[in-house]
Amino acid sequence: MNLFDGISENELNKLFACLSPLRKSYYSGEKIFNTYEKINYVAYIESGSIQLSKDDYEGNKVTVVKLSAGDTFGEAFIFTDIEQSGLSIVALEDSRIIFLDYVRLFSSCSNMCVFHKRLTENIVKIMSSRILFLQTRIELLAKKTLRERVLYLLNEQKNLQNKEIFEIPFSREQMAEYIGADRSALSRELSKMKTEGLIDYHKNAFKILLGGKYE
Amino acid sequence: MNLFDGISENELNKLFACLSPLRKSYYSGEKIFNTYEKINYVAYIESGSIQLSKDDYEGNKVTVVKLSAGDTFGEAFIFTDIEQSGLSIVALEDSRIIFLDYVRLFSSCSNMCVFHKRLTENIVKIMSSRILFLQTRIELLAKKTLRERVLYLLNEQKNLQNKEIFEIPFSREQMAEYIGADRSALSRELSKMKTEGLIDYHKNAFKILLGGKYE
DNA sequence: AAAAATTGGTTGCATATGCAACAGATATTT
DNA sequence: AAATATCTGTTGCATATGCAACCAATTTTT
Repeated sequence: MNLFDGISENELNKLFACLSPLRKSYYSGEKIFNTYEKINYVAYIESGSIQLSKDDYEGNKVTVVKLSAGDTFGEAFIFTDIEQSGLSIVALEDSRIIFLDYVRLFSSCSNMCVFHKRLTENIVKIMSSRILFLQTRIELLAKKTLRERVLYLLNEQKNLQNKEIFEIPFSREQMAEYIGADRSALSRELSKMKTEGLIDYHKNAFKILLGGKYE
Repeated sequence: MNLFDGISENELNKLFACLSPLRKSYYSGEKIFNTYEKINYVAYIESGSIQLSKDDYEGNKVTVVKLSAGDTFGEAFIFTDIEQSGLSIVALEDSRIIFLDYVRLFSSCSNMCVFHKRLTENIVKIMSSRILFLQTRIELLAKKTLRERVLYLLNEQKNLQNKEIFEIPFSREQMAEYIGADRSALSRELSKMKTEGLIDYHKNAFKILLGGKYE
């Protein structure tokens, strides 16, 4: 889902005339927001890529997510009264970002442009899918055993791709990270599950052999 | 955050005239939505309480959340093309619910009522805070050790309440559930942390003795 | 206040899993 | 193709933690 879906180039220009967004370029490595800033914008990455990280209560810097062209961030702070995002946001390559002030976003514009409405709908859509994604992720992480988390991920991907044999879009390292586990522990568990005849896989192609409750 | 915050009784009536919401009553135990239904509404619980549950890939029914008067649900599905919510929603007591069709919610109403805007802003606000909440929860659950998760929760509560000694609003059982752990394991870990002089607590009143990195 | 139910802490036990170190396989660079 | 770097699997080890069973403390019901 892209922030500007369903809005043509031409329409976009009108929209921008009314929203007068900030459009800024950043060099690779340049800081976009620091931890103590308030984020007042729905930000759209036109080009490049960025990284959001956060300081842990222990003081560890933890990567929250990496985003690239076409992605949107900042929408989580719309209308909240959070003065400090707690996020440190840095450009990973030369990047160009459009900042849409959200007060303006949600005021009816003087020109009454139609695509204003479309834009806010898109934002809501992006927020919805983020919520659903996060909820799914929590469900996975709440599972107490590694095996359950693996099966959850595999079933998720199977349903998503609607194929018996499906490709996991992660490296093992990323897969481990996603399910909150150690890489070697994941490898071990996968092997074990294969031996037990629960699943089969070769590289990133997986197949689930037994369904619910392991039967 | 309440869906109707900042909208007076009188204004609400006008708003309802324009949104013509469905207002339904349910008996305790009555089903509100089943797993296969599409949720087209932002639903507001006027009175009573309800429970959302979900079927696991293993076929287990898992409680997602319990909601009560003043809470809102369904906003996660706005403008998504999800045909089946996957949620089974049941009234836990006699309840009254207002359903706001979200197509109507996001169309400019013929009466041009001002509070329409306020309402959509509130929805966005609710979605924002849900996203932030879920993200925090994920951060916690992604921690690999029970101790880290406990400390995360405690620090969260400490910051929230901004007191050195703070009350955890959970029973031990709920606390364990929240951090995705076994209750007895949690008890054990808490004792251990107390012995080690990391934290102190009595019933639900906690105090963190040592800061980041355990020092 | 006696009885019953709920809640929290303790502990033994088996297992799961993080961690580290290494090896083989695969991909990338020279 | 040789050399190097990256990715994945394997394994030993120590520890963390789920689970079950039990007891003590607290709260609720009778």
